[in-house]
Amino acid sequence: MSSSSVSSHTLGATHLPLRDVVATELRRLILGGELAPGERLIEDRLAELLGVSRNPVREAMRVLSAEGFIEVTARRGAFVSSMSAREAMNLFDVRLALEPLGARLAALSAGPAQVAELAAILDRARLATDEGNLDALADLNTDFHSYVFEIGGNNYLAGIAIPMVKRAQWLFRHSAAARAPHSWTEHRGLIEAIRAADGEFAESEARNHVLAARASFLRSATD
Amino acid sequence: MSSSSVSSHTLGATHLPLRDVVATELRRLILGGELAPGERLIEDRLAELLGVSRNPVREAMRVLSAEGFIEVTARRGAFVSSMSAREAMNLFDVRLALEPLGARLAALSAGPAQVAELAAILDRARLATDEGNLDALADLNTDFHSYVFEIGGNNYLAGIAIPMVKRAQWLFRHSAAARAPHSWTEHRGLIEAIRAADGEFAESEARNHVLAARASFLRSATD
DNA sequence: TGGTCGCTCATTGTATGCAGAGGTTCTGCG
DNA sequence: CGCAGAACCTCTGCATACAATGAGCGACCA
Repeated sequence: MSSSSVSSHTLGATHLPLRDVVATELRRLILGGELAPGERLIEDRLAELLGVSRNPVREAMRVLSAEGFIEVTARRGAFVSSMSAREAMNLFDVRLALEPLGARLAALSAGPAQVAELAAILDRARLATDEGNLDALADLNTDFHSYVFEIGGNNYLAGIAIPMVKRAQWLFRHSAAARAPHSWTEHRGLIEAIRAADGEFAESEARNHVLAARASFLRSATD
Repeated sequence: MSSSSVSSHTLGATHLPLRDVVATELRRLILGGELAPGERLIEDRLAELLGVSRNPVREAMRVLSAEGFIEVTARRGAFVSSMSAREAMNLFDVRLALEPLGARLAALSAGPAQVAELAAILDRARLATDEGNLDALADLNTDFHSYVFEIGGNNYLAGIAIPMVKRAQWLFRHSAAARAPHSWTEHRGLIEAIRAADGEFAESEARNHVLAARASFLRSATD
């Protein structure tokens, strides 16, 4: 590649390793729907698209694969994961196990600053809801749940759960319009539980939230 | 590299992608203690050690990093993860959330063949216990738990939980001698619950098993 | 003597090149 | 008209080469 000009102006200029930039960008493209489920990912194309060589792209693909965003078959290429109804239910089962745990841990270790940050995310989400900005809403939903896991202080859990939340965002986009108001009411309940440092309550709020999201998904899936 | 003889006879000969072979081998080296926690991983050295180029090593390292076996800091290298007591507790918290779920799913979908396979693993483990073969015992323990997750049929869960189980194996090695008999009694209970297709019972057996393992870990950690 | 600057080397980051697997298409034969 | 097979062509897998950063060390100056 005539890299000197191109790469330095696109991605290579930053000091983050290109693999990380590429991974972030690929996640964005997948979550935003610009890369559709089932679509094949060709290393050359992605490399050219992003202005880098195939190597960072390949490394990013290993990460995305481990996170479940893409599926790689040896010598046959990589494809954007498509979530069947069954796989969506699988995801909800895991969320039902992990979100209550995350909520409980967050309730036990959150300080006022963390609670305020959660409330701030909720405010922004309300704004986005009013504006009908579904993309921002999906991102904020992801931010909220990710932040709950971060607050909890269990890094191992956060490492697993944050990609899970991002993966769930893909589903959220499809039922966000109908669910947004309920969803954020539930979030407020969770914040209160965390503010009160009530682990049991936070756990059950998170559980109910996921159950509601699953019910909503089932409804929209059968529509 | 004087690869011609070495690589073709060691790793390159197989039809599995080298990145997978390397990842498997690195996991084995870490779990077996040949790569100690905190030890730095230098791409060149590993590549030479395994008779491959740096590229498959780098890709394998991204996977291991996502699985939590190593920690990578940009431009500063990769290190074998060390599990502090705190991190071990984090891991147990996640196991407490996921193992009961996996056990319940396994109970709901296991057939006679799967139950027999679990029993067979348990038999081999009893043998290994009698022989005092702790390495084999650790592997069998990992196999048992991994297989439970596989039986459950939730691929997303299995993808998360199996690396988790492998990571827990690292801990198991340190308290295996003391715990082995209890552990396998508990496993038998879990098999019975799965055979009986009793989800609730399987869930509580798995939960008790993890609680016992955690208690054992705490005891050995304070000794 | 202690600290800081700069050099050097070890190592990571990125690009490019080449070989082989897999898919596809076109052709020839039944 | 359909199918088998062979040539082609695209893409992945792996290796090598080059660039650039960071760590360690020594010299020089205060």
